[in-house]
Amino acid sequence: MKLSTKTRYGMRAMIDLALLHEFDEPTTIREIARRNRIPESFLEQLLGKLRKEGLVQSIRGPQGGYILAKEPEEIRVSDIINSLEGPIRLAECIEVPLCGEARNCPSRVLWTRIRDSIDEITQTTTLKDLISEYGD
Amino acid sequence: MKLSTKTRYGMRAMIDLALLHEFDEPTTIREIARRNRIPESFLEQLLGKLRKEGLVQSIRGPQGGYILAKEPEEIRVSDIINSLEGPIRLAECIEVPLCGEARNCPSRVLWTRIRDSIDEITQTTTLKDLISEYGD
DNA sequence: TGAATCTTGACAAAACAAGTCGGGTATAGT
DNA sequence: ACTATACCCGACTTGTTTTGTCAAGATTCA
Repeated sequence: MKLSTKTRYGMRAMIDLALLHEFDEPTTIREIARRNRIPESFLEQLLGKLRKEGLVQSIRGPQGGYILAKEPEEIRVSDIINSLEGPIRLAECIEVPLCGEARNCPSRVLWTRIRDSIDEITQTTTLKDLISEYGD
Repeated sequence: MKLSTKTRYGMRAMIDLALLHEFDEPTTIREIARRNRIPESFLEQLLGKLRKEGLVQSIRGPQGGYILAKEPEEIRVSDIINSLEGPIRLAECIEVPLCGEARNCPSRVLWTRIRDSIDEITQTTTLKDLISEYGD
C-alpha cells in the first residue's frame, strides 16, 4: 500500500505554495518543479487538477504562475488527495457490499476501520498545520 | 491508495482458517478458494508466503491442507499484511530521508503520521478480534 | 507583436498487479 | 511399491496503471 507519486508531488507543490503564500505573488510551474525536483510537464498535469478543484489559482501570461486559491488553513490534506487521486478506496466492498454476507464481514470491518482512521487525519489536517510545524 | 487483491484475498483466507480453527482439521486450497471466490492457483501463492512467515501450517498428501500455525489471538493483522505485500511504505522518504532538508519536511511528517495510525490498528488487531465480532 | 506562461489532450514507456501453468515433492492408504 | 491427493515453486502472460513526454493552442503583459 503506497501513495502514488502524483499525490506525493502534489502535496509537495501545495506545501511549496503555502510557504510562499504570504508574499502574495505567483510562482511559475518551472520554479515549483525545480525547487521540489518534480518533472515540469508532469507537475503541469497535477496543477491542472488542483485548479479544477479550486485549490490553486492560475495567472496566465508573463509574471504569471500559480498561487493558492484559499488560505492555507482552509485547505485540508484530504482536499488535495481527493483532487489528485480521488477518494481513498482501500477495497471496493467498503462502499459496495460484494460478498452476499457482507453485513458484518470481518475483513470489511477491518478495512473500514483503517480507512476511517486515515480520513480522520487527512480531514483534520490543513496546509497551515503542516507548515506551521515546519522549522521546529 | 488501495489494497492489493493479494492482501484482500489473503485476509479473507486467514479469516476463513480462523473460523475453522476450532475443528482442528486441515482445509484444502480448493475449499478455501471456493468458499472465498479466489482463483485457486493464485491463492496457492498467497498461502506459500503465509507459510514462510509461519502464520499457517501446511500438511501434504491426502487429507492434507492448511491450518493456522498459531492461535487466532496470536496472529496480528500486520503479520498478514507484512507477509503478503511487505511493510506499508506510503513513501520512500519515511524510512530514507531523500530530499536534503528532510529533517522535518512537512509532507514527510504527514505521511509518517498516517502510517503510524495505520500501524496502530493493524498491530493491535488480531484474527481473534476480527472473528469474535462476526455475527453480532 | 512577441515573449512568457498556463491549458489541453494525445501518446509512450515502464512498472506493477493479477492470474495461469507445468512440472515438481511429500504422504496416506492400499 | 503404487497411486491418488495435495502442497510447492518458479516462470510466464496479460492487462492495467503509473509516470511521465510532447506539441499545439490560448491568454496576457509590455
